[in-house]
Amino acid sequence: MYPDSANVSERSLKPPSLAISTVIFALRPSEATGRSTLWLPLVRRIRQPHLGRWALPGGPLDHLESLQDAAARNLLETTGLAPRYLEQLYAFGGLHRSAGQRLVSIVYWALVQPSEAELTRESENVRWFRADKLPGLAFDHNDIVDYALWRLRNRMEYGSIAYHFLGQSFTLAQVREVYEAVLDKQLDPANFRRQLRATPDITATDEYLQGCRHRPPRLYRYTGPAPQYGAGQQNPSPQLRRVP
Amino acid sequence: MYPDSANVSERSLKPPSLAISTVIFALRPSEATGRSTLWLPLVRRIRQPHLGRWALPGGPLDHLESLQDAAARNLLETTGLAPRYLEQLYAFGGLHRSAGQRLVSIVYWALVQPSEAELTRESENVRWFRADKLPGLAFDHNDIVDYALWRLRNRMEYGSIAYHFLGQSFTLAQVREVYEAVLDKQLDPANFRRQLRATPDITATDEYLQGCRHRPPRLYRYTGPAPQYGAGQQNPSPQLRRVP
DNA sequence: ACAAAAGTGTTTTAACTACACCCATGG
DNA sequence: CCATGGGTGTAGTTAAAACACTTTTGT
Repeated sequence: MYPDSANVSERSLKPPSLAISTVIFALRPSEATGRSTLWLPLVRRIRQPHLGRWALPGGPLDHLESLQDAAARNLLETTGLAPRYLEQLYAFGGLHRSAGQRLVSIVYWALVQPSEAELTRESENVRWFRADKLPGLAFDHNDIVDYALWRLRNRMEYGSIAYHFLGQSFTLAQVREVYEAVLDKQLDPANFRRQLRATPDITATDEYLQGCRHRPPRLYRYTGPAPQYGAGQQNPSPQLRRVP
Repeated sequence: MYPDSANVSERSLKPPSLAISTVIFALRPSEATGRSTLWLPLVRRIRQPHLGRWALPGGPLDHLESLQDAAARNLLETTGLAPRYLEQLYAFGGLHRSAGQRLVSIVYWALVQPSEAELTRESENVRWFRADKLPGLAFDHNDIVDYALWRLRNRMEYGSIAYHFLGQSFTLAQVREVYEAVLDKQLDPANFRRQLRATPDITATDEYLQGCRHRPPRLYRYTGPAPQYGAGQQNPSPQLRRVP
């Protein structure tokens, strides 16, 4: 890496170094209440700067691959995760993000479902944290997570995104649980169910979830457009009218 | 873990070069019909690659400034424009965007009002084009403009963004004209007016626009939050409910 | 007076909210 | 048979769409 720059002019001449990082979200039951809450995996830094602090998984962009591929590869290498939902979040390029070297980070965000999250290679240096109880992270990563959370909640309101937290088939109550966890508010089960049934992307199967101590709920599948790797950038699907 | 880079091409070893570009939108009357349509300024490339082709204004990120400042400075230098609305659009990093050198572009988009657009220093190498009648641009800039257009229309539907095309005070019919130009569809004047009057960000003045050959319309002002340079990233203001 | 756009009112239709109620299963 | 969550029905409220109508200016 580059050493600390001796003066300003020298620093401005060097090209900024370019890194890719990813915010990964998953839902896990809270230890205390058991209700679903947002969690994300962090990795401990094993070099300077910020050695020993927790940080978003990421690394330099130095391979022959697209930005999205770089995010996916790095994620797999550092955490063992291979999220099916991965999208660009924002490019952070403030001047004082990193002491010493000018650093531009292109940040992605991912949603993983429980079966994917289980594959995390946890260790001394890789751990899941509750999104609302993060320690002080390296660089400006706390700000980045806050922004990702804001975007997640925002997207929840008009995008078909909640299903990426769930497996292939799910009950409508599970979808509601996702909404309630992310938006942090209660929703009317009856009305929520009607709204979901009205969206064409949710199709009912003829299977039912057995083994619960009440009436077995029907299972559904998400059959809408799924973001694919390398498909360029995808964003909220237009489905609104409210104009101004 | 990392692949042996000895047998990888030399290109992968060089850090990708980092550039900032901007898509600037303004409304201008169409020459034929006189109705407002979307236009954007382009600059002709004066070096290889793509020498002589039209391209988005931009340049390398090689100064001590934030990404947003870099976009603003470059815009001013190349076109003379200083947009009051400037926001990050997307980071494009595909492998084959530029022949020869790996290139990552962080693209901003801007909206300018007529008084700002007049300050453009047009020349042989700087010209405004209708957004729906662009020539073949350098690099992947046609794709980038298409994406910016898609985002603009999308944002129009739930963000307070239309006012940035207009001056400090405006009539409700002018706002409607913006919507009709961007969304390319007719809107009911009566209902549109009611909706605008219902949004708290639009406040009525006690002035009227004189000199038209009909009843003088009242002037309004946008008093909502205006995006500022250097305020980090700003995005659509949450104002919806429709949940799934 | 007339054209033309500003601005208002009214009816219809669709969507969301709140809440009462029935259904199916495990214990 | 009862507790629990799945699932349905329905009345009340709110917002948007469609369109007829009145108002105020310039010519």
